[in-house]
Amino acid sequence: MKEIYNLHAEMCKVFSNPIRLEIFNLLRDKEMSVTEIINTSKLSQANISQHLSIMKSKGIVISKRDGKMIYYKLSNPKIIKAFDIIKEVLTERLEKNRKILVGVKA
Amino acid sequence: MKEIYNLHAEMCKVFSNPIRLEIFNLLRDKEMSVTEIINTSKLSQANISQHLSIMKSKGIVISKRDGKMIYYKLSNPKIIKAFDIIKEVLTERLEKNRKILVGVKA
DNA sequence: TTAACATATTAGAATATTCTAATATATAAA
DNA sequence: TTTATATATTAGAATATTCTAATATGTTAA
Repeated sequence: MKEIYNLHAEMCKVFSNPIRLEIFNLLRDKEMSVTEIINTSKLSQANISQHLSIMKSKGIVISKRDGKMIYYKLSNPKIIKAFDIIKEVLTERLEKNRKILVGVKA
Repeated sequence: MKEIYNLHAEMCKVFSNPIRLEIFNLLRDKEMSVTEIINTSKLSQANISQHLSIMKSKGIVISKRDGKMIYYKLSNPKIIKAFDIIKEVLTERLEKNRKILVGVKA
């Protein structure tokens, strides 16, 4: 009954890094090659590769090779929903803070 | 456009620890005092207190004092939905693996 | 007051994560 | 084959997280 929390934590750990979140968001509606991810994210090749490796090992993404390129995509689109809920909670919170700062009534 | 990923990652970091997930799950439908959490989770007082402090600082839980006791509850029930989606993805995955091991057809 | 209870905080060792730089591997083109 | 391109892996320093043990703080009851 306790082991599920370890697995759950391992999965959430994947999303506890801003670079991996950015990669996840890039892949949300299309698969991409590593080169494309590098170009759009402006991060180093080694770093992207390491993060993709972590995401793959936790089953968040899957990859396939096509010639020289390797393409990554999300393994389970359900996770997008979880991602979006968290983002929604955060943006609501930011909006609330903005209103307080600006002096707008709720 | 990048700062949201840092906030998002900070929030997910809260869920990247099995003890905090256990506490979150205890609080999913009722508020609890620290003593109650200690008793049901069988973890040390200091450790629980530290984890609650982290959860509170990230806005996942809120607390109120009532006499000697301090009661914690979830700040935003929406997050339960995200928690459950991740859990669902994991249990589906475990079930698939079980079937493969046991030799059941999909 | 003082004692007892509930909770928080601190210090520090053990462990884990992250980045950069360098190197390795796999594939395709020349 | 060699060369160029795409991606992965490794090593290691810097940083962050986690736990335990000890101590501090706040509240109520005696």
